Amino acid sequence: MNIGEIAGHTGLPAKTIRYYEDIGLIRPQRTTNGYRVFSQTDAHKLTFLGRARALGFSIEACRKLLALYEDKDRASSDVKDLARGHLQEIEDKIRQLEDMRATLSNLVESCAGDDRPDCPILMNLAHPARGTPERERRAATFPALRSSLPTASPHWPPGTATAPAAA
Amino acid sequence: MNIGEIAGHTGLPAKTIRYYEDIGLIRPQRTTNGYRVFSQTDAHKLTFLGRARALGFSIEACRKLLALYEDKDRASSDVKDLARGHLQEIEDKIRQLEDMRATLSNLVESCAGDDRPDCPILMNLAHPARGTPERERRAATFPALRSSLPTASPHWPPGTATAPAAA
DNA sequence: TCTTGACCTTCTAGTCACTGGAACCTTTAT
DNA sequence: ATAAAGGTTCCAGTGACTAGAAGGTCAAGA
Repeated sequence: MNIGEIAGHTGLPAKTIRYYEDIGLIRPQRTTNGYRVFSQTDAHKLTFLGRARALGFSIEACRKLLALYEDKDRASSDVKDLARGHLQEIEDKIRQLEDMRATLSNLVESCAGDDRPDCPILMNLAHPARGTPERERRAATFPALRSSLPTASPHWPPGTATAPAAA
Repeated sequence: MNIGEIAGHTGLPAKTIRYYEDIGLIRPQRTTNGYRVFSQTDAHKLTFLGRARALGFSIEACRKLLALYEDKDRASSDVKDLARGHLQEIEDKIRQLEDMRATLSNLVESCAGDDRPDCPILMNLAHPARGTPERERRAATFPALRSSLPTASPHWPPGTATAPAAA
């Protein structure tokens, strides 16, 4: 199978598949003209990767998962631990987003949205816990925790980004 | 105020504040020795930015918000529209994460987690909608939508990344 | 006066997981 | 012969910072 055909089967863009080879997740053969040839095994691995990525696993987690998948002597507890850790990150992330939603939806509701300049949203941004009616103030939390979920920005809040690999 | 002092007051790292100047969000004065000097107004803007970022607004949204904040002739509807759009993105993102959580927690529960190799998690990754008991299969959805939430990975699913600025 | 240390400055390069595009080569169909 | 549709590599860019190097400045203490 050529890259285009495999891309069709797995739903992954050809560019992504080349990238996965680049970082060593797969090792397709080559024909004499330099084209990649994908075996059934490669196809399975790519499906596996697409699915794991869709569940939010990072590339590094996918690499471990793939190693476990190929290791017929694995312990299922190793897989479960990885998945549980990831589940925890997803749950943290959901909680953080729900906090944002609570605050933001209160603010949106309290804004007239007309052509006058008075705006509780801007008030609140300028002076958290002021410029907003008491009942809404309670919900205006300030999220700070962050997870290392691959789908999360590595950059909020500042000061918590994941460190680059040792130089 | 020097950058260190302002960093202490706003909770933003000095590096981040320099970065915000770099991209034109603030314009502190300079003393003769080249040090930045921050006014009360700068301090307010930085607080505003920190708060807006904590609510998940992207830097570009923050830029618009800040312009609105400074425009005493703004219409509150402009602010509300921005906030509502962002709220929608947060809600989409939450839904997506909840789908992941549902699938993943089913998988985690169905795995024995012992030292044997049999693992429904790996089974499911290899063959979505197989290798998992019927009742769990129903919950194993395959998330595909993505939002442009700044806290979201720009890279899932492949094929949907935000395009770079026109070259 | 000298030194120490805590600040401040700019600059480069790294993070994640791709994506766009250029320049070029190969295969297949017309 | 040619054109279209595939394939190849390589480079640069995305967001929002962050790490670290190399150096300048300032106040305090010996």
